[in-house]
Amino acid sequence: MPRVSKVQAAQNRDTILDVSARLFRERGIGGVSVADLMADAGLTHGGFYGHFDSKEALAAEACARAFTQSAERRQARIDALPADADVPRAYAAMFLGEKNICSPGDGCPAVGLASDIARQPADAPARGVYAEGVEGMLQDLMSMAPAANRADVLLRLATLVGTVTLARATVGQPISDELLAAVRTVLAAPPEKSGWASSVLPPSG
Amino acid sequence: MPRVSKVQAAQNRDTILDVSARLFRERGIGGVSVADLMADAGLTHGGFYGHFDSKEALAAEACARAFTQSAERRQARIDALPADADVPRAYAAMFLGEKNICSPGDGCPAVGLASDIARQPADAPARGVYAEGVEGMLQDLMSMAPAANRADVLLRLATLVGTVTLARATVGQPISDELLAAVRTVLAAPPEKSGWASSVLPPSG
DNA sequence: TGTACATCAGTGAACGCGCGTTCACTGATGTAC
DNA sequence: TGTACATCAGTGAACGCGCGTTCACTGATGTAC
Repeated sequence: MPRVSKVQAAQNRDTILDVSARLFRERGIGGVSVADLMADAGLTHGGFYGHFDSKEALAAEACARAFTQSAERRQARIDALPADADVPRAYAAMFLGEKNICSPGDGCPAVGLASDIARQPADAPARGVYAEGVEGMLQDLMSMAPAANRADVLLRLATLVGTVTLARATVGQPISDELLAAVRTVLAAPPEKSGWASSVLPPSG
Repeated sequence: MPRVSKVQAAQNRDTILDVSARLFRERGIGGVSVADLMADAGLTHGGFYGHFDSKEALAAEACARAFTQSAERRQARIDALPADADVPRAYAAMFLGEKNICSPGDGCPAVGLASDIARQPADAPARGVYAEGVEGMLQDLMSMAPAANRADVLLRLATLVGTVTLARATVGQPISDELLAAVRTVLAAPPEKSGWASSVLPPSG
């Protein structure tokens, strides 16, 4: 079993990053042990330090991975929209959708990692990675509506992040759905205007 | 040293709650040990279970305490505003102020506890406490502007929470101040309109 | 009011456990001939 | 192409440590007389 090929070893490292990017968003960095994530990657804990210097170093790389994957997924979904779609509103509908609320591991890393990053030491490498990730989201949002100014897009991003943050923390309570409905009305595409959005939104949306 | 008076014991319990409400917001529930918070309260860890059934039970009570203290402080600050102040905008200025960004332990519990609550087990008692706290904030915000409808206030609350969440996670990076400035422009009182707001806002505001 | 004693808030050692990290070992990989 | 061997990715036991929680103990509190 030991001494895997170089290709396989690189794939294993990649899998550890994918697993970490998901589990850190789900449970927080402190909520996942090295043994946990190695087991999820199909490995044992001892091999971890052959791939990463420390859990902290992994956290920074996993943060970058989460933003990269999230951006790729966002772009793929936007590419799949009809040509006449209102892209910023369709994106908001996706962001406020049930999947992003109920599956933080696959959801927006700016939301899922925010508190972990805010509580990192001032010199933690993950901090810069997170800020770059948010800046990247902002650039993407601005490219969706070239006429919008940066301040408006910052405001929109903050609203989306705050809504999902609160909706997750109150999930199962009436105020969670109420909040989502209120923000969808303002920022998201109405279902009848976008077939894609209505397929993502829950019926009660 | 042991066998303190009943009054002192009640004060000790109260201190443990105050300390926990602060430290849980600062470092997260998992980031504070029972020994840590007892030491901060001037006690040793062994006495903890004379006051609380478990750390989980404390978390629920400390969450309630955080929201209560935050609401009292909010009310006191609003009472101190001039009679002709635009209360919702002055409140937003306070919420987006340097203190709430840089001192999470004294800051909004809806922001500081959101991820810890979202990651609690589904049946954790702190969940309901948190949702009630957010509902209480919402009621307060609505009473500031009786004409506003609930959906608008939900949107405003989400924007404030998202802004502080992102500003804390990117603190020290340009995007943090940029985001705060953008949202202040839309939601907060301009400094020249409210002397109180300008005293809270940092000069670069 | 004063005395004797039961109560119990707080102490600190100890419990089992899981953490991040290290390391001797294994055996397939990959290379030198 | 085939063989011999050095490399090194992954294993699993072990490290010191701090966690949440328990408990025998202490001695001031608070009460009964």
